[in-house]
Amino acid sequence: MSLPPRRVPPGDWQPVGVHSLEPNALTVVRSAEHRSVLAGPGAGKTELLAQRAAFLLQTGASPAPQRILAISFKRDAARNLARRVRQRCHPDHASRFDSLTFDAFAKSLVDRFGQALPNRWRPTADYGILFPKRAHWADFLQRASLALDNPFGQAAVQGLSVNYFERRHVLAERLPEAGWTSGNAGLWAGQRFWDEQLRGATRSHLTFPMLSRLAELLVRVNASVRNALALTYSHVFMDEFQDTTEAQFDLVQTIFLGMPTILTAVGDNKQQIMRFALAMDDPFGAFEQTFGAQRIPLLSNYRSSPELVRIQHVLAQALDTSAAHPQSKAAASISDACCAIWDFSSVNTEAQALARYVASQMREHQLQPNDFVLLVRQKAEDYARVLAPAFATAGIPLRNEAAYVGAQMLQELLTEPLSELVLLILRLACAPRGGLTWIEAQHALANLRGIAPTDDRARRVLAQDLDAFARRFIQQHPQPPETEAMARAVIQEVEAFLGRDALIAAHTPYGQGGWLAEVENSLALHLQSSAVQATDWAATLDAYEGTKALPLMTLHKSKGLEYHTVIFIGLDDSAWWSFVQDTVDATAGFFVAFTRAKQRVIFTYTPQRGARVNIAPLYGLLATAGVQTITVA
DNA sequence: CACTCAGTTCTTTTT
DNA sequence: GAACTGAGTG
Repeated sequence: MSLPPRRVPPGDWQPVGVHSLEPNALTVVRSAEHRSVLAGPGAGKTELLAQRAAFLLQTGASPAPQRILAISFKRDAARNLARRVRQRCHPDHASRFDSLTFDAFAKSLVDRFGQALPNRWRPTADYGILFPKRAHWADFLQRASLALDNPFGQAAVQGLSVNYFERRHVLAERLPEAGWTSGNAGLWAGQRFWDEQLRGATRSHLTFPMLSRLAELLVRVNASVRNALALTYSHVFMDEFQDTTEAQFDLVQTIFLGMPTILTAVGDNKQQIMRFALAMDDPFGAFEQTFGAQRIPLLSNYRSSPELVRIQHVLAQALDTSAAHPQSKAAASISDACCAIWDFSSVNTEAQALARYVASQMREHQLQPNDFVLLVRQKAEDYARVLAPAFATAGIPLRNEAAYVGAQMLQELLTEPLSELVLLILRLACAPRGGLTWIEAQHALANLRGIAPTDDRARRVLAQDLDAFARRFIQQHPQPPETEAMARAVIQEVEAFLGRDALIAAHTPYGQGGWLAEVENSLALHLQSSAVQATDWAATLDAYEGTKALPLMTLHKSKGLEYHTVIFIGLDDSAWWSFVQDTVDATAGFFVAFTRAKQRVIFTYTPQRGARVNIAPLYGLLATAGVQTITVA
């Protein structure tokens, strides 16, 4: 395999490792201006960003030692993008691509420069991360209202809304360098909260949104930090931009507004389902206005069949009347209706009929269980209890991605760095060398050991190490672990090889509290329970990853994923209780669920779970699109 | 102890 | 809309 090129003239540059890009995507890839990219479902926005990185690095538009900063919301999105750039670019280029989550970026600024903050805002160097629950806010407001130095009286502070205190009084605006002057109870309580979190204990305790605010203040008052960042990063990508919060956008503005750095924001306003997590109302509009960015829509859908795209557009228009009609670039592979509503008389007949249906579709179209997904809006466990036995009878293992293993949710455990590393090494132990596993394992280990991509000698030694360990491991453990103790021993052994210190150094949260132990515990539990259903290592690892099981998850967890067939269970008022309160958010959720499908979407309904009066508008949209309701006996 | 009632949670990311 | 919690009451 030859390495990707080091230098290409802009005119000769071609997309890497992909057949073609639509004209608008190519415009964005080559753009030298701020761009706001509206990319609907299946438009290939991760691929667009990976191609743009390749273009900028390979043509010298981002020349060494300048770098590209890619900011995502979720860890796995950040990792996926980094992986794609690694696959498409020379190692020298890929190493100048920083793919981080927003929170990691803000935290890195506070960690590096936080001690340069003004006194009243400076956290202790050993600050901890706070994940507040509702009770934390209620408790604080109660205490603050009773404080002797409360100048506004108990009633005024108690009158502040527990639900809105954080967004209105803690994070609402940029931090004033000299602190807030207590003009009213809200300002006073907000400042008091900050003071308590910064100085109320021997070390500070801060939330991630607070870190965003602190990072913004610190670049605002330190021109040298700001200049260093703006000079380091020639280009910045912002992924899933529809979920951006005010605090995050302010940070981006303070660093990059008026600087030569070129920004690219990519996302889909119709998929904004995180408003309750403080996302901005119209982040694209704000970005276009403040940065003078030009909006450009992507017009292709590489995921869904033409008929599904047609229905999607009906839903899209309900969310954004100006939404462009995307063109499907995926062929239909089924001949019957691609969308239907199935009415059942009870949850049991529903479960049995769906299990039989999935089994027959798997045979008819040569599909795997994980080509299907069962989506629910909430409380996945309640649905799993009824559905799992019926699917088991049909020979299809069901897997609730939101179920807990130990203290962790299954879906989260699988994206934990430790889980990924252990799995990679175990896969390597029972697979031939070469291939993607081998490349990824080498990369991960090189990262852990701090070996530069250019250090060929160290890389050869590492490859030999890895190979030797894998061979020895499979000799000593020809069978997967039967007991939890054995699973623990296996994990300890892999961890010893990786190097516990290196692991903690590369993933700092593992050094704090008992988190590493918690992850190890969940890992052991899940590895052991995966081994129970399997006869050999390969099957154990498949069970661990769930590659042979039918996933069941909430629609929120399905964001960014795709399946041949989506089965949405329970299109009724009780699951969609929030529809009346926030119709836009709920409709966006409905859109997200629908657009996960490549070929088919089935909605199910049973009066057992609730009426369908409040969500009649959703049924109305489907009816407008010509979707039929079928009563299943 | 059993009851009522009011309030809350449902959906979630992040080192 | 349903299921739960916690405070207060008989």
